Amino acid sequence: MKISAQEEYGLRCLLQLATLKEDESLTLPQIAEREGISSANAGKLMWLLNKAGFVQATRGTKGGYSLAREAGEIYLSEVIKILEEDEIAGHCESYTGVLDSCVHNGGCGIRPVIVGLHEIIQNALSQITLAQLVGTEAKVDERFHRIQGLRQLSVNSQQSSNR
Amino acid sequence: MKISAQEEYGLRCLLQLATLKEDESLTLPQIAEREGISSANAGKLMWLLNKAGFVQATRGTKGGYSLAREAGEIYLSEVIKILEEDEIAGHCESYTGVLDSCVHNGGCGIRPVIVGLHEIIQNALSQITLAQLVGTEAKVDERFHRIQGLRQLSVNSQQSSNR
DNA sequence: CGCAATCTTGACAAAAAAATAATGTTTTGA
DNA sequence: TCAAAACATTATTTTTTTGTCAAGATTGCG
Repeated sequence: MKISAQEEYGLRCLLQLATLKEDESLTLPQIAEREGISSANAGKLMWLLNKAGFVQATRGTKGGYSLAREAGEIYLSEVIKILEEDEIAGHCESYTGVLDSCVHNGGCGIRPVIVGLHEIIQNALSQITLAQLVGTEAKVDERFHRIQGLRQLSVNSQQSSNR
Repeated sequence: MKISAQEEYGLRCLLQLATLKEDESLTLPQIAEREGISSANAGKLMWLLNKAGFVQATRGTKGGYSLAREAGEIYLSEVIKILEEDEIAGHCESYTGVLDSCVHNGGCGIRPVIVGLHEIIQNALSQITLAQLVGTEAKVDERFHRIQGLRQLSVNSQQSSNR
């Protein structure tokens, strides 16, 4: 279970824009340099993010990219949804092995886990905005752990309810 | 953020063994058929799981695979750790773009999110054993949601504590 | 013993993902 | 108006991930 290159870099590029002041913008070469990727690559990512409505692009000299909405209104859950290749919607449509559809029509012990995991992840990501990721790493880390904190406790306290 | 083919199929093959009675075992072709994958593929997966100590293999006629430990003692967190290609340990060593190391030495707003997400996932998976995935889908689903349930509540109740 | 069933293991091929390249369009300003 | 700077879009190449194959090794049985 891991994050894809597109998700990681896309998020990082967006985060660069989130650090800008009002009326500032960044060109592709600038974004590329700040994230250590090629500007062709940055171009493709920004194209995606533009299509999805997260950023505004202006062409021509003096052009560049800026956020289309306030950083505090952009939730990671939305961004990740755009950046992951294709919709996770149909888990049972991927991983069908050599067959056309999954062999487990009806009962499958894994599906609820996969689906549940996605719910957990989405839930966590839907509580974080871009704005909250701007700042020092320590600060961001502390913020994130507040989101996790209570869960750890509550989950542990009902651990032994299995057959 | 998604589960890889290796993780998915590996887990499913293990789950097949978990449904067996004492002293039963399955051969590669049998596992392959039940999961709708090729037996060559099943072979590689089982090889991994064998190396990691989750399954026992016996060769020769009447050979096959069975779990090396009780299904109730095998946690998904361990299994996933083995099945994901390489250790997630060093997130900063992957996704370095065109450079040798990540440009964000020192402060990076994304790292805590990635790391935190992994903690959340690991935590959820470390509460689920193979044994709990045997049964009807509805039952498994209900079990899994017990794990999620309390978290949802606790997280929502402290949502507005950001700058 | 010797054959057949079975796992083991490394090399190889196919598919998917990621990155780059190439070509086109828009804007600004001299 | 024209050239330069910048984004837009599609095609191609490269890399990574998956899956297959083939040659071995081990075991049981007639």
